Amino acid sequence: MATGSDAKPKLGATKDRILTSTLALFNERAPDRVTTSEIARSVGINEGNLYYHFKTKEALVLALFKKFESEAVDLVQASARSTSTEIGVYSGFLRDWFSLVWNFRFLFRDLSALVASAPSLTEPIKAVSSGMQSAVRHMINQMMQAGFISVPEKEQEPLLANVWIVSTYWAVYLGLQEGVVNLKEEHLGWGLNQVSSLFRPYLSGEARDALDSMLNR
Amino acid sequence: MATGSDAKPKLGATKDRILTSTLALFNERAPDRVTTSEIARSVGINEGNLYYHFKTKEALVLALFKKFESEAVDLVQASARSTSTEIGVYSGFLRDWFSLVWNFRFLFRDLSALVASAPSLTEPIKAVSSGMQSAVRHMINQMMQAGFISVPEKEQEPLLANVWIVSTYWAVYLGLQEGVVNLKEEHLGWGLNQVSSLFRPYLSGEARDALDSMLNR
DNA sequence: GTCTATACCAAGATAGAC
DNA sequence: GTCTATCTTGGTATAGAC
Repeated sequence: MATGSDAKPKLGATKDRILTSTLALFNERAPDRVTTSEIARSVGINEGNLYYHFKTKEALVLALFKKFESEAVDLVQASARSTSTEIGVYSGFLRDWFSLVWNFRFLFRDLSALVASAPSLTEPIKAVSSGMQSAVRHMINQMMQAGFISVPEKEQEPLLANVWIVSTYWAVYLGLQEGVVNLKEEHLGWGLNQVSSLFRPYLSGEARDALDSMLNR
Repeated sequence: MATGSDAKPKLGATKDRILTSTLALFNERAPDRVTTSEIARSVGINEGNLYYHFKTKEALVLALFKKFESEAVDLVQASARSTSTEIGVYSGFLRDWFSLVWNFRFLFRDLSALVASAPSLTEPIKAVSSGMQSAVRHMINQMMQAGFISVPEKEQEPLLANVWIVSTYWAVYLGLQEGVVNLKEEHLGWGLNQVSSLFRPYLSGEARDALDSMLNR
């Protein structure tokens, strides 16, 4: 995304290539079940070289989390700035967040294991999660003011929690129940629909139509 | 549940004690992060002895799953037999299933990792999951006929999937977001409320009252 | 059925040549 | 920066005495 001279865009710096390969592997299987030798092989370098770039396996996890974190922060900030009452904005945010979680899904597969293997992540993870919550809360409030949605006071917090839970774990369900082994991008629509259906009962007719047209895209 | 003479109920046979301790440890941390030596220590026996009773670590997982499975089957069958249109039956089933998932929560923390470490579980897990789905589907149908609930045709399947997702992963959310480290039985009510709130928008006034009184117990 | 001792192995990590 | 070779650790599992 900022390589001095992009004459040979085929391969980035080794460090970047390592991160790319590692992310793919971690998304496939939990980090504990991906060995450093496997990572090295998939990058096409030697294991010793891998350790030159990242002194420990945990450093890899940390580096990947940093990338996720910065993207998440961008997203939340963008949504905080937005004051548009355009209906598409809300579904757009949902879609972006959704896609981000998907790209870094290894982080969410077993959060407690993740934190156990990299304790320094405890607070950052909590922070991102809270930030996302506030963003959704903000979004819902704006939608309520615009008359797109109407959620009884007492049901708001449970709804928020469920949005978080479903947007994080729909992929696991799909993998298990439908027997989908290698989840691909096209399954993202399924998950998006699951999260949307949490909101649907509370939507106005107009908002429901907008949501449906977004889902059909 | 069928011990020849129950004169000394204080301690069961070693095999049972092993399973009890192991379940507790697995619920605390993922099986991969619980060592056999730890298990032996917590049972109060030697590691060699542990291996006498269970030849491999996987055998422990399998044995625990069997217990879960049989309880799950009982539950689903009981609900299939029931033709009562008593409102409490539905919330009762939900509560039972919920408590079962809670008792064996280690099975659900990272299903893909579980299946990877014990591939023979793939089909049984899928079967239990489907069985539970049908039970909930059956339950919803009966509730609809009794006029307690009204879910539009198109929203039924997404709702079912969300019930499964939330009833399985609420504990993870709580652990992360509220900073609850050692989840205890009292948190069960919180999770039950999350699942209930998925149904709430579709309930009749009468059913909603029944649900609320169940939740307050 | 329970223990002690020990083999085995895979994975993370380091040293040092190129 | 990249490689080869090697060390180290800790966890699973077995042998065999009691």
